[in-house]
Amino acid sequence: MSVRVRFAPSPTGYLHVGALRTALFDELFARKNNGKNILRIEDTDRARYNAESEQEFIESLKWVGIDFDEGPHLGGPFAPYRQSERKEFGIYAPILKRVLEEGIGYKAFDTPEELDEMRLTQQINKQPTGYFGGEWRDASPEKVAEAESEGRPYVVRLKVQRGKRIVIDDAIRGRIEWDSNLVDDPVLIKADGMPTYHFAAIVDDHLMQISHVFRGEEWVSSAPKHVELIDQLGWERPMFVHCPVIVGKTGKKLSKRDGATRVLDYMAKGYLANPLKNFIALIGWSPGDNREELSPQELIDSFDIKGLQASPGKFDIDKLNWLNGSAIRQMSATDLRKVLLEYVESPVTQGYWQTYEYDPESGDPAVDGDRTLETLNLLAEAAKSRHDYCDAAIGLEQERVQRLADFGEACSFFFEDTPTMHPDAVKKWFGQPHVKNMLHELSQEVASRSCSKPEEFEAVLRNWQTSNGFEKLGPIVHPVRVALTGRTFGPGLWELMEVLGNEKVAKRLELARSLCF
RNA sequence: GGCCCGGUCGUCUAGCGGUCUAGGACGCCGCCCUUUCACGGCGGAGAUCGCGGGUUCGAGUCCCGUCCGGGCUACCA
Repeated sequence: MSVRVRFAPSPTGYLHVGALRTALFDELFARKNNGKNILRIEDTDRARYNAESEQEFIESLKWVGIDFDEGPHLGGPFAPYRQSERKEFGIYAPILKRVLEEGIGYKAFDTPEELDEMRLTQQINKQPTGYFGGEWRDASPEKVAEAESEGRPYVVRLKVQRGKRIVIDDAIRGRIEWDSNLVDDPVLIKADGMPTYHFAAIVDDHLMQISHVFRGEEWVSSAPKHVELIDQLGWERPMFVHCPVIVGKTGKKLSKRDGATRVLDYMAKGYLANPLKNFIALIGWSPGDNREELSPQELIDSFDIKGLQASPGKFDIDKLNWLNGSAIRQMSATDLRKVLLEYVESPVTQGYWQTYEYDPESGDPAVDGDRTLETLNLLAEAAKSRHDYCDAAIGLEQERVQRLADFGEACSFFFEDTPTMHPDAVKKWFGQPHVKNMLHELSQEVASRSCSKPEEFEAVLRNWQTSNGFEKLGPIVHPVRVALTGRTFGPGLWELMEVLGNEKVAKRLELARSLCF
C-alpha cells in the first residue's frame, strides 16, 4: 500500500506551532516512505472561516520547508482540495444518498432548543451527554416524511450500532476501545447542508486514498465515530496516528501566555526554519539514539512512528534558542549576511517588530521593538553595499547571538556613526582618573601609526600600559571597549578594532573623552 | 458526572524483564580558556522511574488498583 498522508487544517486563523508539528510528522513520514503529502483545507464551518488564513498556512508551511505534492495551491488528481468546493462539486452527495438509503444515517429534526434541553436533563441525571436516539433515530418513514413536508430543518446523524465494542488500533497508543452504547450519534450533515468534519474528513480521506491519518490526540474521542462510519460504508480504515499535543508551562495546550504560538512569529523573531523543524520534531519524537541536532534530511531518514511519544510534551524555548544559536554558529558569515538581508526585508519581520510589545511573561529577551527594527535596518543597509565590512561584523558577533533579530543590537556599533552608549558602561569605566587622558593619547597614537592589524592595535595599548605603569591591561582595555562600542561586552577588542578601522577607532576614542567625569 | 488518553532528572528524552548503582541533551552551578561577553573544553548537582499492591530468582520495563494531569462530552474543527 502506498503511503498517502494529509494535513487538513481549518482556515480559521494562523498556523499554530502545535498544528505545525502534525504537519511536520506528515511530511517526514511521507518523505521517508516515498509517499505523497497532501494539503486539504477543511472549510466547512462558514461561521469561523477566515479568508486570509489559507495563504498564511501555505506561507508558514513553505517557510518551514514542508512541501506538498497535492493541494489547493498545486492541484492534483483528487482536486478540488477545499471541502467547500468539494461540496459544490457534489462530491459528498452520492455518499450522503447511500448513507440515507442504507440506513447508515438518519434525518433528525430536533431544534437547537430541544437539544439544549436534552443535554441539560442528561447532566442533571448524571448521564452521558449526547444524542443517543432522541425521537428520530428510529422514527417511522411516515413521521420523517411528514416533518420533511412541513419544511422543518434537519441534520443527518450517523446511526451508531449499539451493543458492541468499537475498537481502533492506534499507531502510537495501540488498541483503544469503547462501548458503542456510550458513543452518541454524530451529526454528519448540518442543517445548512454542509458536511461536518465527521463526514467530510472521513469521505475525503477515503476518496483521496489516505493511508495514515496523523492528527492531534484531541481527536481520539471521536475516533470511534469515524471508524463506525467507515465500517458501515464498507471502506478500508486508514491507520490512525494520534499525536500528543504540545503543552505550555501549565500543562495545558500551548497558549499565548507560553510565548508565541503563531509559526510566522518565530520567523519574525529570527528563528531559522531548520532548527525550528528540528526542535518541533524532538518534542514527542526521538530518533532513538542520542542525536539532538538533525538536518532536515536526517530527520526524514530517521523518522519512524515507533519513535513517537504518547505523552504530551512541553514547549521549552531554551532548547529552541540553543538549537537556533548553534545553527547560526555553523553558518558562514557570507551566508548569514544573505539570510539576514532577506530576513530583515521580509514584511513579516517588519510588521512584527513595528507592533512589538515586550511581555515579561513570554520568555523573550527584553528588547525594544523600535530599537530592534532600527538596528536591523541599519544592518540590512550595510549588507547590501558593504559586503566585506558586514561579513566581518557578522563574523565577530555570530557566536553570541541566538536569533537573527539579535544581530541588530549586537552589530549596531559597527554601523552607527557613533555607538549608542550604555549608561552603566560609562558609569563603570569613565570615572577613573586616567581614562580621559588615555583616550586622547591612544587616539593620537592609533592615528599617527595608522594601525590596521589587530597586533598593531594591541601593541599601542600595551605600550601605553607599560609606559604609564599599569600592572594589568584591564584599566586600558575596558574603557577603550566602552569608547568604541558603548558597552562592556562583545567580540575581542583587537579584532573589533581591525574591523572598525583606524579612522573610526581614532575618532571614537577622541569623542568619548567628553563622557569622562 | 461519563468516556478516553497520559505519568522516567526543572524540561525534551533513551530504556522495550537482568548490561540501570537509570544514559544523552537543554537549562543550572563550578573550573579551564580569556582584555569583557560569548563560543569551546572539562566537571558537578539533579529522577528510588506518580503512588500502592502483585507476577517473577529478578521490574522503570508485565498485571491490578489508586492518585494526579490532560482531552472529548457542539449543527467547531
